[in-house]
Amino acid sequence: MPELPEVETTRRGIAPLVVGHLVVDVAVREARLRWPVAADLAARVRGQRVNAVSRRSKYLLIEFAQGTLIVHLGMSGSLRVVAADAPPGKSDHLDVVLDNGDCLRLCDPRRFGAVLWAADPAHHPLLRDIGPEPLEAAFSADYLFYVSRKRKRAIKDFLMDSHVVAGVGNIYANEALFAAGIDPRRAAGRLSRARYAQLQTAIVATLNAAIAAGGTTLRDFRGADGRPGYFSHALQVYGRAGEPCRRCGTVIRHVTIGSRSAFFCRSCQS
DNA sequence: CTCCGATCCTGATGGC
DNA sequence: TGCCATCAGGATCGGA
Repeated sequence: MPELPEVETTRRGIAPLVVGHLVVDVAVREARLRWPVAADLAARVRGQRVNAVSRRSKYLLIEFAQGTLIVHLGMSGSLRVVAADAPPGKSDHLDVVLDNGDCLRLCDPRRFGAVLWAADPAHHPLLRDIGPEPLEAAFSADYLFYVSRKRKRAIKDFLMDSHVVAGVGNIYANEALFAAGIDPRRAAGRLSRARYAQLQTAIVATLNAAIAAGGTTLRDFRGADGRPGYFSHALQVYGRAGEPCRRCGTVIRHVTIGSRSAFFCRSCQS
C-alpha cells in the first residue's frame, strides 16, 4: 500500500500529536512483523521524548535523543493516534504509549511492516543505500539519465527500485510514466535525457498531487485521522485496465513487468 | 554488477 | 451461500 505520498500523509497526521511527548511504554501484541520486533524495544524507548517525526523513502522515523524508531508500513500498514485504552483490533500489533493517555497504534494485517530501533539511522542497512528523495533537489533529470545508462531493465521496474529513487512504488510509477508519455516497458538505458526531464517533472508533480489529496486508498490505507486518501479518484491508468484513457479514449492495457502489474495507454505512451 | 523470481502474510474479490 | 484460486500498495534475498 503505502508509497511515499501515503507515508508522508501519515507523517503529517501523526507528527503534531506525538512530538514533544514522553513515551511511557511500548506494547507489542504481535512481534512477528517483517522482522521480529526486538524484545528490548520498550526498554530502549521508555522515558524518551519524541523530538521529531521525519520520513526517508517509505520509512517513518520517530526521532529521540538517543536514537530513532524506524517504522515501515509494508503493504497493508497504517498508523493512528488513538486513546491508549481504546480496545485494539485484530491487526493492531503495536502501541507506542504516550504520557498524555494517547498511543501511536500500528495496524498491519499482512505483517509486512517493520518496527526497528536504530541508534544511528543514517547508517542503518535499510536506509543507507536508498537513492535520492524525489522531492529534493538531488533528484534531477541529469541524475536519472546518468544512473540509467546501460541499464536494460524496464523503466517502470527501474523507477520502483529504491536505490534509484526513494519512495516510488507501483501506483506512482505507473501514473508518472503516463504523465510523462513513456511506455513502461521501455529499457531504462534507452531513454534520452529529454525524456528523463519529462519523467522527473512528472514524478514530482504526481507525488505532490497525491500528497495534497492525502494519498491513494485502494483498500487498507487510512491517514492518521482514519480518513482514506482521495488520490484514487485522480488515477489515470493504475487499476483501469479495459477502461478508456481519460486523455484520448484508447482502452488502457495491462501487462506484467517484473512480476508487478503495469497499466498504460498505447497511444499516449511510447 | 545486474536482473529475475521466489518469498514473507492476511484478506478481499470473483468465478463456479 | 460457500469454497477455492487469484491477486494486492514492498523490499530482501539467492541464484543465474
